[in-house]
Amino acid sequence: MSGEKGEIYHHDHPQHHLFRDYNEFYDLASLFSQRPTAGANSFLHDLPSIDASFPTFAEYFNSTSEHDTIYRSVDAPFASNVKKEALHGMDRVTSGVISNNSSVSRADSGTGPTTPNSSMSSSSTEAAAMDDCKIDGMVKQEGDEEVKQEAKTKFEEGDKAKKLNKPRSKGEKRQRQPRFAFMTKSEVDHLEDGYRWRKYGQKAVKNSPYPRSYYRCTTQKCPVKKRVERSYQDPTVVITTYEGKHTHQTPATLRGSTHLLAPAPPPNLPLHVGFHRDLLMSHLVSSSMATAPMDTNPSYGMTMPMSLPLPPPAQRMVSRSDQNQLTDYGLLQDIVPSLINQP
DNA sequence: CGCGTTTGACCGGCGC
DNA sequence: GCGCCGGTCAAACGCG
Repeated sequence: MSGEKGEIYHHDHPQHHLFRDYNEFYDLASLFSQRPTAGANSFLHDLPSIDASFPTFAEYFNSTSEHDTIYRSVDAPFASNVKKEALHGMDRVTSGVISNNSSVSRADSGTGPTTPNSSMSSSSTEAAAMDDCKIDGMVKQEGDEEVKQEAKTKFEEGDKAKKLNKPRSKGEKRQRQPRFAFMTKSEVDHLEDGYRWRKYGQKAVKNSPYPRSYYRCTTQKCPVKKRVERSYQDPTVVITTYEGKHTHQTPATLRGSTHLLAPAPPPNLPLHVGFHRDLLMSHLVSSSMATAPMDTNPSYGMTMPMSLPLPPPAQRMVSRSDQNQLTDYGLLQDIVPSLINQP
């Protein structure tokens, strides 16, 4: 992998235990206001340094106001509060690390992918960045040096700079959209998320029998891309990585599929809104799935985000009222139609 | 015919 | 400089 250094996090809980614990860890209440409990059911249970110094999500969000700070927060909570060495040797990814680039300085716009599928588990975001999820079960974080340099530069469309015949100026590194990856226990590789994607590449993954597919949003001028690969360690797990932010509403929404998908928020919603929506999405769906037998839906399973998305500079705590605000935007319906529309 | 997929070639970054 | 590797391009192809 070029230009990307990684922090490696493993977890050797049995898989189902892992997912269940993840859901509990991301209890909706604790998601925004409480510290993750290190109780018997927390997947962080046996991780050291989970104590009062472990920031709440609110603290985590509020701690970021500029690139450098964000960068520090990139390592938090998992990378700084959890002793990394204790995470090595685990054979399953339970926590991602976020990295970010200069995109945090751009004007936020777009909506996160949503799911019209009532039972799918796919969550998404464009708000955070995480680099490669190595197929050998490691989560890699973009190198600090690269990231910091990127943070110093003005946001530009990263891929444009890489265009053929459009070489970047000297010293200019490729800009990356914020990324967010999550793992989904699923039989299908390409999870339906409400957007239309065009596959533009497929590459064999080193040390893995499963290829990695590259998709681009088919909407014109929408820069969002996503990568889909299957974990070779657990072929039932699909690792999906979103990059960028949608500049449009979901086609499903535009088609008026209100029975499946509530109206999507305006595409110019702040980044953190989409972020929370996505995080909620992954959480709520996971929670809902946690209460339902896996085999009730063979295609889609549980989802766990592999990274905590980064808030924008003006990130603030999402309180209950904020959640209501999200609801006002139809976000909750948008992200969890399976919950909203369930009989 | 339009749209999406496949697939080999190519590019650029990085490590040695 | 060279090779490896991730990522992207684009022509060919398939499908409805």
